Amino acid sequence: MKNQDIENVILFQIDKTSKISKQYSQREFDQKKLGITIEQWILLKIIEETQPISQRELADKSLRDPASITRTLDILEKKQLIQRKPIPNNRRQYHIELTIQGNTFVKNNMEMIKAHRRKSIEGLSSEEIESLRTILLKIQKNMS
Amino acid sequence: MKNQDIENVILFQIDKTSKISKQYSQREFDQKKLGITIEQWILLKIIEETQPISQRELADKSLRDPASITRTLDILEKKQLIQRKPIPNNRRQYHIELTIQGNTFVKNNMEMIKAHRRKSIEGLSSEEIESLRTILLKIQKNMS
DNA sequence: TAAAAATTATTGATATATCAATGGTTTATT
DNA sequence: AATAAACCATTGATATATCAATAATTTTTA
Repeated sequence: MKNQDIENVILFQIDKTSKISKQYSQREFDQKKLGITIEQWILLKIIEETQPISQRELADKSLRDPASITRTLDILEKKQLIQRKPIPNNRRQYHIELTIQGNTFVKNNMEMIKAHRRKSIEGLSSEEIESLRTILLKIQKNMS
Repeated sequence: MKNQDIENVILFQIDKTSKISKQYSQREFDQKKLGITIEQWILLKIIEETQPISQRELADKSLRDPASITRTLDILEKKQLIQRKPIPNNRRQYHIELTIQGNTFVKNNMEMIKAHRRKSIEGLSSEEIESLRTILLKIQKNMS
């Protein structure tokens, strides 16, 4: 394998790691019949942490396009996990909130998610994890 | 921000880094009017490194679904950057190869890509890069 | 205050991600 | 050799990614 082959590119390895991890979690979601995707879960989690939140903020925090957020929220709304609440004196935005079922759903599955997080860093020292965090932030700055 | 907030999750930061970097490169592609996406570029690069290659191998190396490969190759074929060549005594697979234009295209843009790679690791020591590589591999193993 | 500029969510169009199903083909088993 | 099993590429269906355009609204500027 040559030096400049794509497998040796650090950005490729970063993407690969992300893909593998998402596939792992999605498989677990499917096995447990959660009926949602990873991207949907991430939105639910952000909403839970920040509610009420606007779609624009959701887009920023999840690094996704507002158009994409609109469509995913439509799905989550149909599943009755979130709701768009009108804001008084503001007819341009909505307050996005979890429904009662949405809150329960997040609570019920949080332990599994935490297990995934723990599993991802198994065998890593806290120094390695902190180093990883620092390096990733530097790369993010470089590419911003 | 709470400890278990999603911004503190290392997998979230990995994904964020990947997204930011891809967006950076795509912006450059668009500015330079390359007329292709990052995913298309990655396929072209893998083909260049390995040609001839089958679609199954392409899927494995790029960590993408064979169905997705089929569709992207259709696009690249229309752009006359790749070709599917029949394999003698094998009517199940194709040899995927770059066309002459495809080879030229990759060569012409390789310098820009290398610049992106350099930019991504600006300010990082070689120890940090090697450490990053090692840690990512460990996470990949954990989640496989 | 009126006009201009910026913001927010939505929709359309195209590309990608994934699973399931299909059809054709090759390899393994008996 | 015939059957079964495995494999490969493709297509359909649904979800996501992104840009561009739009409509409605809010904020800024003149």
